[in-house]
Formats: sequence, C-alpha cells, structure tokens
Amino acid sequence: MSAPSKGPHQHAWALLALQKSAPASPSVVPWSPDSKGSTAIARLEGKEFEYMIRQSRVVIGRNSSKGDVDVNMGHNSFISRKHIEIYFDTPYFYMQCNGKNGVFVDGVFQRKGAPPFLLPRQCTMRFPSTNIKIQFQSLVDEFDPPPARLASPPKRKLQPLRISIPEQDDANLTSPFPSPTGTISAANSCPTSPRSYHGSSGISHVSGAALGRRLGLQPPAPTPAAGAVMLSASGIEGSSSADGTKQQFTVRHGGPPAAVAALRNTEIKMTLAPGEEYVTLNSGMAGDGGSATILASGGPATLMVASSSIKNAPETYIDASGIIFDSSPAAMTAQYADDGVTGSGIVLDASESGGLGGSHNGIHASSSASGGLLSVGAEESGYFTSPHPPDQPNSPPGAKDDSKPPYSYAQLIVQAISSALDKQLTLSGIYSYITKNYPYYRTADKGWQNSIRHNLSLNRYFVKVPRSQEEPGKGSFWRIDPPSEVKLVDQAFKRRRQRGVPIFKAPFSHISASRSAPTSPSHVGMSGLVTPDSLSREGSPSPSEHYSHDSHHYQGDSHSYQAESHHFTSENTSTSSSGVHFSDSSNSSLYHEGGTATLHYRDDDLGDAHCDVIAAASPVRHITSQGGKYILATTSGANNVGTVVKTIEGCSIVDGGVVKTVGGIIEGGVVKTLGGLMDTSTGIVKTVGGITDAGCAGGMVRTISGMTKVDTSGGQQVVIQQTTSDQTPTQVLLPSGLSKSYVSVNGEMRRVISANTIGSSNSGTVNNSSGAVNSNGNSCKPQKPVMLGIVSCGQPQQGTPSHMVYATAISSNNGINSNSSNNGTVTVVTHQQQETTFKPPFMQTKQMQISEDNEARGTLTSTVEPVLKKPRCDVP
DNA sequence: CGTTGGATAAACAAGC
DNA sequence: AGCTTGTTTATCCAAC
Repeated sequence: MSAPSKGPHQHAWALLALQKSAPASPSVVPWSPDSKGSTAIARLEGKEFEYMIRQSRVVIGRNSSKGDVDVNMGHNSFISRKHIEIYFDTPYFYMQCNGKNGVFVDGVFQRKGAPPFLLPRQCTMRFPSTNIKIQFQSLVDEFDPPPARLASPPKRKLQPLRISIPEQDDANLTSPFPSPTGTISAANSCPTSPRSYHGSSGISHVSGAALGRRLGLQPPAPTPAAGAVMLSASGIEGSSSADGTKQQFTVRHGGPPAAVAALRNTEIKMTLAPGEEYVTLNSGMAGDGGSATILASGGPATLMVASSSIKNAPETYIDASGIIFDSSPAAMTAQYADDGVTGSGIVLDASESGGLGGSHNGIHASSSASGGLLSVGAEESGYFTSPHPPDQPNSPPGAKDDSKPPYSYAQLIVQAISSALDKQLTLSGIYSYITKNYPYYRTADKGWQNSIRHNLSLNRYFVKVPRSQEEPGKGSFWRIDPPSEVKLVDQAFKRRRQRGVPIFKAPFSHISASRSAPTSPSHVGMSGLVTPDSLSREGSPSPSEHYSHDSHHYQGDSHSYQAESHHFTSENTSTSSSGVHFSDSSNSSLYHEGGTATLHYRDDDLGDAHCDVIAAASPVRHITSQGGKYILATTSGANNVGTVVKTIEGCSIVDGGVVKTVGGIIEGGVVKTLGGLMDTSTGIVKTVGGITDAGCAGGMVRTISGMTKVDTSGGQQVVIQQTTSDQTPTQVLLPSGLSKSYVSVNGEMRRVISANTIGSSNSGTVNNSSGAVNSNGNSCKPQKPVMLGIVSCGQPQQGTPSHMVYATAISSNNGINSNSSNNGTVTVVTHQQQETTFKPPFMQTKQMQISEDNEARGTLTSTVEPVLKKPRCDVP
C-alpha cells in the first residue's frame, strides 16, 4: 500500500531543510532530532487554543481516567479518547484516526482504522457530528506532500462498507408473510404482514433509515470549496466536476435499495435496480420550506427545492423517509437548484438510529443560508459520522456477527413491530425480523421464541390486534401500545448491558441518574423499556418529583397500575445516543452537549405540557428524538445567547424557550397537540395522542391515545354504548361497513370483527344525553352501526356475561368537527362492572378538554388507574 | 441485603 | 396429532 509505514521511527529528519515562512504564516522552522521537544514542527489551532507540535507524535482526543492526551478537545462524547494521532514520518505528516466516528480532513471523511492519511501542509480536521475543528499546519515545508490521497478527493473511491445485509431473496422466501406486493419493509426487509402494503401498484417502501444503514458504498468526497457539499447518503457513488461546483452521484444497488440526497449544485442520479422505478422524497416541514417530491417513473426526474423556500426558511427539512421504488429500471436525478442563496445547501442526514423504526426515522435534510459548511450524516456505524457517542455505539440491526445482540427481548419486539410499515406484526413476523436481523437467533434454540411470546404476553405495552374473521392467517397482530410507542421505539435500540459483561461508564450517567418520574409508566429501565414490573411495582411518586398528577395508583390488589397518559419524562433518553442527528450549516458555535441537558416533560397544573430544557454550562444542541420526532435544542443562531429549542414534528419547527411538545405539534409557538393530531388547515386540535380520520380535516376524533381507521364520510361517528346494567356490556358502535377497522379500546387495538348490526332502536342506550348531535345539528345516531363486540377482560365468567368492560371510545360530543366551532369535550369513560367475585380493577374517567384557543389542554383525572394491559380477571 | 429487570423454562390451553 | 400461538407461573441471575 502506498501508505507509509507507521510509526515515527525516522532517522532522516535531519534532512529537513531550513525554511522561511511567509509573513502571514506561522514561522516555519528547521527541525532536527536534536531540537525535538523544543522546536515546533507543526501547529494545531483550535477555536480556543493553539498547540505547537514539537514531537513526532501527538494524540488528539479527550482526557480520561486512563490518561491524558496531548491535545485535549474537551469532554465531548463524539470525540474518542484517542481520536486522532498525527505523526511525523519524514518528511510528511500523517494522520491516523482511531476515533469511532472518524474525522473529516478538509471535508473528506476518514474513517476509523483507515490507513494513515497523508496530511497536506495545511488542512482542517473536523470531528463528525460536531463543529469542533482543528487547523493543522505543517511548519516543515521542505517537502510538499505529494498530492497522493488528496489529489482528487471528490473522485476518490473508498472501500465500500462491509455490512451484513440479509439476503432479500432469502428473506422473502423464508418470510411467513411475504408481501403480496413485493414490499420491502421499512428498514430491514423484514417480513411484513399481509396488510403491509401501501397502495396497489406494487410499490416498495424503503425508509431513509434503511438506506443509511444498509447501503454499503462510500459517499463521495466533497470538494472543500466554499459552498461545498458533502453527501454521505450511503450507497451513493459520487464524482465532482473539476471546479467543485457540480457533483454527481449515482446510486447503484443490486440488492438493497438506494439512497437519495439533494444538494446544492448537485445532481443525484439514481440508477434504480430492476424492479424499482421511482423514488419519492417527501418533505413537509419548515414553514414554507415546501414539499419536495421526486417521482421518477420510468425516467429521469429532478428534485427541485425552491431556493425561495430556502431563503425564507432558515432551515428546510426534507424528509425522505418514504422512498419508493417501483418496478422498472429508471434513472432519477435530484437537483437542488440554487438561484443565488450563497452558501446554502441541503444537509442530508440519513439517520441510522432506530433505523428499524422505518419511516419515522428517515432522511432529514436541512439547509441553511448562513454558511457553506455542510455536515452530513447518512450514518453507518463506525463509518459515517456516527450520531452515537463513541463510547456508546449503536449498531444497526443486521448484526454483523453471531453474538447475542445487546437488546432485550422487549426491545427486539419493539424493533420488529416498529419496522413494519403498518406498525404491527404477527408473532411469526416478529420471529422473522429477529432471525433476519440478528443471526444469533438463527442458530439458537427455540427458547428465545418462548421468551418472545412471554414478553408479548407479559408486557402490557404490547397489544394484540385480532384479525378479522375473514382474514387468513394465524395468530393476531401485535402492536405497541400507542401511548407508549414513541418512547419504546426511541429506546428500542439502546444497547443494554450484557449480563456478565462489565459496562462502560455511561457518558451521561448523571442524567441517567435523574429519575424524574419513577412512578410513571414511562419509567425507563436499563434497556429503556417499560416493564410490567416498573409499571406495577413502583411506589408512589416521590414528593420531590415534579410529577404533579393525582395519584394514579389503584390499590385494589397487588397490582398498581399507572396511567398511560401523555405526560412522561424523557429522562436520560434525552440526550444522547438515541440517534438524533444534528446538522447545522451555520458557522456559529455548535455543540453537542447531550450531557448538559435534562429534558422533563410534564403536564403542569395549567394543563400545558412543556419540557424544560435545563442547560448547564453549554448551549444544548442535541437533545433527543422521540420516535423519530426530533427535538433539537440550539443556541440561537444570531448571537448564541440563550437557548432556542426547536421541536420538529411532522410539519412544525418552532423556536422557543422551552420544548413545547414531545411528539406533538406546535404551530406558531403554540402547542397544538400532545402527541396528537391537528387539522393544520384550521388549527383545530383533533386528538390528544389519538388519531382522527385521515388528514384531520373535517374529521372526527376517533380515539384518545388509540387508533381507529374509520371512514367517516357521511357524518358517521363512533358511539359508545355504555353499560347501563350488569347485564349489558359496554359496546362500541361503529358505523357500518367497518369490518376491517380498528378501534382503540382502552388503548388496546382491536379490530372490528363483528358485523353485528344494531338497529337504531338502540340509540336509547347511547351514552349521549343530548342525542349525539353533530356539528351540523343533525342527528349522529349511527345508521346501522356495527357493534364492536363485547369488550371484556379475559374470558367471560360463568354466569357473568361481561365483567370488566373496558370500553374506551368517544362519547358525548364525539364529533369534533373542524367545520364547527364546537371544540368540544372529549369524554372517555371506562366503566367497570362490579362483581362480587372479583375486585374491579378500576373505574376511570378521563376528560380531555380541547379548548377554544386550540391549545391542547389535557386534563386528565383518574380516580384509579386504568388497567391497560394484561389485567388479571380471575383474581379470586 | 432486598429489589428490580430480564432471561429462561415450562405447564397449559386454544385453535388451526 | 402436532404445531403455533398465547398466557401464566416459576426460577435464576446480575445489577442496583
């Protein structure tokens, strides 16, 4: 190899000649072994320091208990202890990167373990995921380095990543549920459920996350010119024009799908594999940042990101999470047209973390008009600029070895389910996901499957969705309890300590130690997942906690259940390794000080939810993601004073002093939902953590913290028929024709399996004192409603037709119609029949007032805790 | 030490 | 009958 031999054992340093320095340059000095230790041979300059290299080898990194380095870059989790070594090997300087995140040298990424890199006389090194830079300048200029490795960085083609990509064909063959449409599931090509198709045209969906993880090609090296862009969407080969103003990237992929990126003055040419035809980039954030969609169907297409949008929006986020491939070879060109926004560009960030999470962790591209530097993170473990602290790596699924993955079974299940396009999987689908992505389980005996089933049954955040009767297949679908889903997904890839394996010190342990809401169901265990025990065993909230709700403990039996509400504490999640990528093209100081932030999310007495971001010493730049919803805390761009928190969720980016929502929607600085949906056209909150019918507009709230898929055309609505006697179960009445719909019953997904028709004569039992009148004043009495069926806990007991009915649905003013001024009250009533044979687990009433000002004011009162999952019905 | 989180095993039932 | 799916109980272990 052309790289020089390692080590500074040189004997020819005396050959160095005296040099005169340019006036504006640091002094260039002669160097000889005799002068070692006294004469600087190179200079390192950081933002606040200057270091003269006088020895043959310097180590740049961060000090630790294991010792100090020569150049301490401070405590930054993105910098490894011995991140870079620079050594002098006559007559050149070389750089060896040992930092897990690699390093950028003049914008060219150097991965860990790469051969020694011949440093040019002057260059800038930047630590990935940070804006921490070091200028290197050789003071020994007798010999200019040959233009070896830097001669044509844009065209340099590096080794492809070695990624273990499960064989798709094999997967499809072995999948118990091969997609009827040839769907490639979101991130891992894991088998999808029979319903995991979108549309009917055989479109395959591949998330950006998948792209970032799975594609194995070296990103093109950017030019270091002003306004340079860098593309790290893996799977893209790049080339650049000589002047660096135009780059072209061609995506090739034989098996895995391709990545796409859009960059200033950059064409992205995608050559789609057979069977893949077009690609979409979906954008919809950042104010008027607009939507960028590529649809290259059978021919080239161009992504145009209107630069006017760039001008008007400091940051434009392009969510390329849903990249669609179809069925014939095609070429697509994505182009970002720059019409004068100097220095602006688009940062593409193909998040890896939570990559199995599918579309919610897609590619996010941001651009800024303020600077030319673009950082990009289409990240691959150990290769790209990892979002993960070096000490806390997060390997993607698709384990590269057969060792046991560092995830609990519950995490694996969450990974699997969240990877499915429709966020549900059968048991066998879960199996397949695991065996597909973690080879360990291919060879292990079947005990792990038992454990998977055990976890599904035991953990109440896994909810079973029965199939409809006419649907083929065995077993139910499993989902993640919607109120918990965001958190669980966010935690699903956090490595946990392997049993018997010593653990490194968590970089943010001081945050981890702060357990803000120990009684919360969101309590995060070591694996980051809520466990039944944590939900049931823990005691009352500590008085010191800010957790301000009423007691949510049902003390009726040995189980004490916590309310699954919309308040939760992010805890250490926050902060760190959950896979948030922060890309910033500004030249302002940039920090990733996850350790300085504590994120508390709460419902305070006013009913407003907000998160206090407590920044210690440094501006917080990097907080958390919650199920793919990014919360970025930054210093303000203008003057670096104060903390500006940006919450990015779906379609809103909001600056403000506090985080407004976690997973909710903010508009104009006003919290609109607490993780729910809002009709963005009218600003009317539709749900609090729930779902309305599609698009919110004109729809009705269907659930609170649940999900329904209900066609509400025609003004139909869900009606709850509440229990009026011990002999009558609570029923959820749905509009007719909903035999394949979902309803949320106390947070549990249920499919409508009964087509029982209840005549309108039943209206007398509808729990609606006013007769269920919709916004138009018309009767909402359902026409031929479909009875969901008896929603009961466990098996009906002999002689007691319906114990423990947990029906949760919309009652009363259940039609919150955007056309109406009726912001209404959504009342959720769960009724517990009392029987002498067992204790009622709870009687719960939730009220959520959606106020006139469209701010979500979730006031939740619970007399006792709801039993949300796996309730024991046979308690004697 | 007790508690907690998690892994593992196994009994058992229901349904295909 | 055998398998898969799902529930439940029990035990063990390591970390806290």
